[in-house]
Amino acid sequence: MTETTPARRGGRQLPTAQELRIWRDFFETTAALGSRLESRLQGDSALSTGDYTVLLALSEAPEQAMRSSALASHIGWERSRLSHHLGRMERRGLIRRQECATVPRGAEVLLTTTGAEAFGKATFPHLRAIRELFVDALTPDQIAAAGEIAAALRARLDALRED
Amino acid sequence: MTETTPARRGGRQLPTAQELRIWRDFFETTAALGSRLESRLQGDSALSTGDYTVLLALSEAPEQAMRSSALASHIGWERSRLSHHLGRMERRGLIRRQECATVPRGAEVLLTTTGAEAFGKATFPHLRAIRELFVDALTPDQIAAAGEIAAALRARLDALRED
DNA sequence: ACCTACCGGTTGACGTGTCAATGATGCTAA
DNA sequence: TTAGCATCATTGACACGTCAACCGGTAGGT
Repeated sequence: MTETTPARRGGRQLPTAQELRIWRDFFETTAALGSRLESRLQGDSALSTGDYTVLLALSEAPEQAMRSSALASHIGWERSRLSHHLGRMERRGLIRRQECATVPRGAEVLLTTTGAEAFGKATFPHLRAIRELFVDALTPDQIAAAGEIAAALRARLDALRED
Repeated sequence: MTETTPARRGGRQLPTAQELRIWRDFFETTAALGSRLESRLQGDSALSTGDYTVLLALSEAPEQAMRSSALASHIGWERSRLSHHLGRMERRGLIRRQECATVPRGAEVLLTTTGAEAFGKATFPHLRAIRELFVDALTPDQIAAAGEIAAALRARLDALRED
């Protein structure tokens, strides 16, 4: 592990004003970008990014179906969150739930034709929005840098995981 | 306006698989970082980042007070959001609201001693967490790159503003 | 004076997220 | 066998955000 010690650079414990400013810019901008994409998706397709995430996973699953638990870990959600979200999606007819034949107490989540159709209509505009708001905003070097930054931050989060 | 045309690089409208992968990494990681900071703050001080934002603004205001509307635009929140949040903070004794003497229909938001104290206790651990999870995770070059990426994304968001 | 239009702020409805508690079911060890 | 115990999923309570409607007051135009 080539891990940077927390006490490097003279043992300062707090960020400098400059570092803090960059952090705030970075954080607020990525958050704003996320909500802009969210509202674009909402406007184009009446789906939330949560809906989209679920529908994407189901679309790619064999039989367009998945066990609830597998779905949760596939998209990295807590089961409780998924359960609430599936309830809302089921009310809107985007998915269906049924008892799982193989696993006791297991619930199978099925993509309905309504859901598949909604997902199909949403995909192209959503990808185009990602291109317009992210890819086209950055130079190729910056995109690569973004990838490296994400990897470094992720490594740090994993290293300091608090379970 | 030195604006990149959306149709550059051969007029592709959709991101490549590579670009999309980076986007997802980038987005999910920054989101995860945000929620980690949120839960650290919550654990250290029983404040949410929303609470912290409001308390920070009030702490820095003359008289530790601000008109609701000015506060909203200072921290970039919608007024409705602020109103709901102030209601919750008032219930917990972190702030007080009173009629504004100068502006008719204006509401003055005041920092209580409870609020000031909570903010004081929260600040150091919060800044330390930002350092641990963001600053220390990146090289100085990467921090600079993060700043440039944020600026570029922000410029794009502003250029395509949809009001 | 009156009608309208805006302005500052609040409210209600609803989607979303977390946490902790609850059912329901199978596995395992005394 | 039965007393735990883990697993799969749901539920309820609550915090947070957005949207649209609302309310009370001031300002302009006729």
